[in-house]
Amino acid sequence: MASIKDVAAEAGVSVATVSRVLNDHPSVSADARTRVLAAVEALGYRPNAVARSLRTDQTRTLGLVISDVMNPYFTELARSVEEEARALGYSVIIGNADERPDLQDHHVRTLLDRRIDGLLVSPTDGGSPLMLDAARAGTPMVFVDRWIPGVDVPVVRADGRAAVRDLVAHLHRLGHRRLAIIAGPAATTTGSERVEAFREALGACGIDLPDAYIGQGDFKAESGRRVTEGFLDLPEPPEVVFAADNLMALGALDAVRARGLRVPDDIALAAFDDIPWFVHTDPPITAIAQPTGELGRAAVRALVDRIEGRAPRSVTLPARLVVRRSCGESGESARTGADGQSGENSARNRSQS
Amino acid sequence: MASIKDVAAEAGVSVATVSRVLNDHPSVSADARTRVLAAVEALGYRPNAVARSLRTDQTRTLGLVISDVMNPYFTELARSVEEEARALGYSVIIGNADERPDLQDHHVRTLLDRRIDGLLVSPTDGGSPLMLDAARAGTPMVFVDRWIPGVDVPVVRADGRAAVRDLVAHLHRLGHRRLAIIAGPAATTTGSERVEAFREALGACGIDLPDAYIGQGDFKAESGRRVTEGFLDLPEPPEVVFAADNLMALGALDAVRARGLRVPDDIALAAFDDIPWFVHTDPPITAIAQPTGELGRAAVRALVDRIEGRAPRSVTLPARLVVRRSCGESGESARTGADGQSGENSARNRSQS
DNA sequence: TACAGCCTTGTAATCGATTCCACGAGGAGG
DNA sequence: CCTCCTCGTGGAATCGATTACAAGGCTGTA
Repeated sequence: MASIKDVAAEAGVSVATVSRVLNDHPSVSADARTRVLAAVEALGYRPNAVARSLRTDQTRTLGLVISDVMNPYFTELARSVEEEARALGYSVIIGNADERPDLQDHHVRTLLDRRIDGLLVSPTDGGSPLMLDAARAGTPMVFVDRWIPGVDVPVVRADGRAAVRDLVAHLHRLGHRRLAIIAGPAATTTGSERVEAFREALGACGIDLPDAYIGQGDFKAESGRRVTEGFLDLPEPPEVVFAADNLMALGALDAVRARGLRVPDDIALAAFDDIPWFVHTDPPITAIAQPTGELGRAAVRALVDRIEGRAPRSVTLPARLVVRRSCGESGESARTGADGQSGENSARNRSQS
Repeated sequence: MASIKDVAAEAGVSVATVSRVLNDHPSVSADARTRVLAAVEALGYRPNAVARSLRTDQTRTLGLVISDVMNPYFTELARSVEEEARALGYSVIIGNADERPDLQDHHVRTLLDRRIDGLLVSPTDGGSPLMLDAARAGTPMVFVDRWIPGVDVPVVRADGRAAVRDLVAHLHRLGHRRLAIIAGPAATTTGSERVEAFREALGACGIDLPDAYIGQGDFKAESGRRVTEGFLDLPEPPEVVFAADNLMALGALDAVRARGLRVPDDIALAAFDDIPWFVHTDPPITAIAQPTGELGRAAVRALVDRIEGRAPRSVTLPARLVVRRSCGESGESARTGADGQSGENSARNRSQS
């Protein structure tokens, strides 16, 4: 593959001049510029990004370490991150931690070794020494969706408290009084926060959240199934199961079906994180929708601000309730739109890009 | 960040010796090795992958350019590619072409500039000059899922012909005679092949495929909706709609619902590419399942073979029919397993990793 | 004792870019 | 006509690694 030397030779100038043309530095004569451009064209020359990075100490690459690519929420996040990064002239390397701290560390280490300019993380756990050291050492970093308390890193996330209150009010109005939650790992902020928001909202309605109604999941489908089976085995099973993420909701639906029970007649179901498929399940699932695309874009902007020397801002955007039929009929379903679809998350809008 | 020079100074040896220790070259004394390792530890030194790549001319990175990350089929493919690559000591950079040739070119160019060791592509179109040149110039490359005819590049894909024959036989047995297909872009191999396989299978049952029953989609949900609406407006609408991918099937389902019609009573629906959600839709959707994970792994193995100087092999694996309820009841649903779930693609198995 | 050969080590070239610095040519001003 | 600037250009250092080559020390054998 042709190098800058070949171009210089072909154009009859020095490599310095070629470099200046390529980085459109002002002091190059029109004549030299033309000859260089012609040589570049003739040789099909493309600058070696590796060499350039070594010299300039910047790779124009962002690292994104997410908890689980197979989760549609994170897939969409990854997509919007890549789009915004591309618009700002950066590439993105995605690392899939699969909710495993060791894998998360592997990816962080690899990305750091590659000298990425900045790191976007949705931490799987309370924070490995590796990641904390990197943050302290000054690696530009932004947390997205989940974060680690006590670390001085901007956070871009959705606040679900109001939406959870709306959800609980909705369930209360439908007559439900025994409400259970499938929680995420306590080590993650989203894992514990959602339980707290739920407990608080229940309190406001004068309802208590007994320990038996808090199941411990891990944000994956299988745990949703297991926890739900536990709930159904209780002497007094809950009337509603609220899953702290979409995959666990899927597992819960499986478990309910496997018993031959029906949603919402025998038990109601709701989920955190809305996805296009929830419109098409049987029944369509009531969920709390995050402004996923906007979160991804905001996170990239914050990170690039930090990289390019501007002051990054933490961002919190509101999530909102999308009522469908999985908690029972109520005549109020018109609240959030004609068919219960949200703008940003509908399959319809998604595919028009 | 500490460099190899700092380590050399700290250990009281030359950089050459440090490098030899790090790459466990045989001729290093035990004493020197210990001192170097201690210095590495003390400084928290990590080799700069950028510098190493420049010198060795290999990045230990693979590029993966796929047509649409939001499509669960490709998400799973990406996941398995990353896993196998990691096992073989490579990283993966994913580029999302979003079914747009210009974006595909952008990613290919960026990846080439970064001097990735090899490229895995699921082409969006017939092949841009850029990609063809790269292949001819000797860039290690492997096509996965889709390919470009006439280019000397190994292909890893699933053969759906047999499964399509099974599907058509199944539909025929259920009494359906007017069968339509939502095709993918003709520029993609999967776009045209699936139509051909469908037409051939229909022929074997003595059924004809009129042009009016071939709708032109683009592998995205919106096109599935549009095409299906066209089918429903026909004087004699089809009894079955077969979508050439999962997203278009979703759009078709939307369109049918919007008319107040029901699946499978009013119209039957089947799809190419099975995904975990198809179990949970209303009704569960009959689909042709590809061995996605195995395809991703085989593709990486072929590419790495090529990179490391071994002869890469093309691989074709069979797809298979998974019967559910979207084409009508038939008592034969036990054919493919107790609940119509496939092993590899079920949400249940997915989450156990 | 002398020499061959092995083991260990360091010096320096190299990969492909960017960029500081010096230099020569040419124009403006005194 | 001389000086001073500006402009365009090239030489060479540099980024952080790897690795060819040379050289020194040691052992073993004649």
